[in-house]
Amino acid sequence: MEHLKLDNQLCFPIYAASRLITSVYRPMLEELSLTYPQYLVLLVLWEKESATVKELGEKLWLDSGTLTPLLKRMQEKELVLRTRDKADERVVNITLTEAGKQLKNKASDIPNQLISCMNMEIEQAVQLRNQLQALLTNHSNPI
Amino acid sequence: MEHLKLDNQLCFPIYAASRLITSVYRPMLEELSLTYPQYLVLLVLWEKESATVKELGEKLWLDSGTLTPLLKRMQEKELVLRTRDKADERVVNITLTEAGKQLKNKASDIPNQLISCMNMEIEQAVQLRNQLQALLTNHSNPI
DNA sequence: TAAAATTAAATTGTGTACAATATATTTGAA
DNA sequence: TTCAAATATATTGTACACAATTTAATTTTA
Repeated sequence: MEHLKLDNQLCFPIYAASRLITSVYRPMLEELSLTYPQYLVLLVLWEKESATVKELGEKLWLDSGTLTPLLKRMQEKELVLRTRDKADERVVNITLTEAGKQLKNKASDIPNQLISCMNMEIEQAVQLRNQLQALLTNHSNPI
Repeated sequence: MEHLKLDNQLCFPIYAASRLITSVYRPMLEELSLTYPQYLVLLVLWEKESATVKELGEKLWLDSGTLTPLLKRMQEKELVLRTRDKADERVVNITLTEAGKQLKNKASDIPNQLISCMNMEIEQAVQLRNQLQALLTNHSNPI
């Protein structure tokens, strides 16, 4: 039963680290009136300008049950527009408003702030990221 | 702005890995009618037999706003008892019921199933865990 | 081409997370 | 000793996550 000890688990540190990181982000993102998942949506849109709900879901591994209400809240804050695709009415296109685009400037220092809060060497962070990305691609039960 | 690219982030893989892992646990835990956080509570209690809400919160980094309703659900499922401490009425002691103790046998193979689902070498998993534990202890903004 | 299958979002319901606040109890200092 | 501060838990409110189902539109196929 040694494997059932909390300290021996790999999964608990991942779960704890994930919540730690969003808690470190929270005060920074609060200044932009954003939650961490909303910030992730903006990271995608700052690269792509426009994306469908499906595309956002594939990049962030979130389903419409999570994204639909989240995107509605972002629309209420006038960060994005949600428009049905003319060519395929099933699809909803998410595009940045001017305010949504401008927020990128305000957010530009967040990654550096994060790194310094975590007290991590860059090489260590890169190595950890690579291991996690391996974990994400290797598991035999894709979501 | 290179740091604002999703692929360059450390935090997104941690967030994604955390959700991936709970999604791998979910079908296994569903057979025990448990959620992942409920399973974590049992991991603590299988080691300690009894703990206060505060102790559970310290081990799992969760507050009473999360734990109180979670523990009430576990009590409804008759896995734990919640009893006010006689010596200090502020404290609530959480103890395992017989059913809660017995569940440990049913859960004994879950860690192995998990590892095999993740397609990871043990050494790799240990290294990743150590890096995450370093991250958890090193950050300068403790929760 | 009309019905069946597929697809994309939305909806519903349950269970975390967590900030902020409230309540009740205990401790400690004047 | 008494009242203010501290402590432990509970409550309230907001926002994810995600399974399961529904709705509407498109594509496939008989």
